[in-house]
Amino acid sequence: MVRAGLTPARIVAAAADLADEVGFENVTLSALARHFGVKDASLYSHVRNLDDLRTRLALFAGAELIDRIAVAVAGRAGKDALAAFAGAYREYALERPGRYAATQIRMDQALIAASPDFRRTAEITYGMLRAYGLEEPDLTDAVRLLRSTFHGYCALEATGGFGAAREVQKSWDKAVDALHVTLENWPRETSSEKNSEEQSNG
Amino acid sequence: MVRAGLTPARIVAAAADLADEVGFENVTLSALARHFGVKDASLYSHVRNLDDLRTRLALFAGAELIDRIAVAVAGRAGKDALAAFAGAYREYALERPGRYAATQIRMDQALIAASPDFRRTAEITYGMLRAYGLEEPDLTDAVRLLRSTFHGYCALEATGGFGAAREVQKSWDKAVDALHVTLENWPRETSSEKNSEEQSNG
DNA sequence: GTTCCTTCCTAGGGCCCCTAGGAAGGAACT
DNA sequence: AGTTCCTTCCTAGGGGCCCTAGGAAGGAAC
Repeated sequence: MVRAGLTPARIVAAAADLADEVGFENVTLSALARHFGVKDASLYSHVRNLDDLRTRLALFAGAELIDRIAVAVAGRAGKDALAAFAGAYREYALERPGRYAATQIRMDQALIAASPDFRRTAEITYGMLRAYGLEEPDLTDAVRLLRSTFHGYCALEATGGFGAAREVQKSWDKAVDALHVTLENWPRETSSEKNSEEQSNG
Repeated sequence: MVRAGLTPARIVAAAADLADEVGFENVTLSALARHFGVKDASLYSHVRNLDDLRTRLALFAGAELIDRIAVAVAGRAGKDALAAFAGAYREYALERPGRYAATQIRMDQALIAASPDFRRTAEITYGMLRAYGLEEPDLTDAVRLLRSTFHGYCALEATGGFGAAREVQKSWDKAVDALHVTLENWPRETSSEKNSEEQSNG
């Protein structure tokens, strides 16, 4: 019996490629087993179950995404950094749709807190906003707005939600422009509105 | 043999409730058949297949959502209308998560073009923006930005994406404020940037 | 060469989607 | 009332997927 040489890492990598091909929700242990020339049951020595695989894939893709973003924003500030962040984000979502979808699953909060990649993501995001001079809780609100807009745009684009003839790239550029303007004219929290519980990541 | 009295409408309604309970992607023909005390195969007289059911559910939920929004924005304009639109949108997503998820599936473009509900949605959305005095292609860009932000926020909230202690409601209110400011200070298209192909829905 | 852990296997159960073909309900017509 | 015919629901069955239990073969350490 010749061994397939499976490892969790190889399985996750294959799952990532498969996800980009057929969509995240269609990634199946059966399909991966076929890909490796192995029976379904064999995968369970390396991965607990489908949910475990998905979580690993999410962490893998999340790390890839923040790596790209980190490279893009390095050495930039203000609007430049914002545009670079946005561009890297959307490019990843477009190039690697299955991986991107993986990054959006619900995940155990403890697992998120423990992940250095999530910490890095928060640091880079908050760092990028430093130029706009916001303070908590506005900072968290701004991060949430950025994440929402970026993710929403990519999600709608991915499902074919933009029907109009207007080029999607141009609308994106304009959205990034608009977000920059928004951050510069941020409607700041008056001290009376402030919330006692603040801070941390978005 | 006593008849169950199935109709496509009853099945879709049950599917909608089930979706809110167990999540859109976990809505299953088997589960619906059990709910009606009927065999799986019986449903296929009323619904072509699972994909067909999902499409019907999407149309059903989309109509519900735009109804709510229409009521909310009626008689309002400007920031008032924006806030009402946003509130109705998010409330639907929170109250009816399965139905809301259904509205986000990829759908046949021809089906969308033929649907009066989609037309209505476009009319109400563009109508709401009238107060900001934008023209194409800025109008389409603005609609896309709004949709992205609203959807992205609801999607992130639904998957537990907001980890910080900051209240999600307050961040939402602030996001709506920020969008209002953005629309008022929209970075308008110079005529040289304009795109020949414009218009229609977002 | 033996021991022992790991990797992969066979076997099998459960849930799901879907099709083919048949029987019963029930409306419309004679 | 009886017949006709469409619709609704059924049984039977195939295929795909997830997952578990238990066993056999690879291969490293002794």
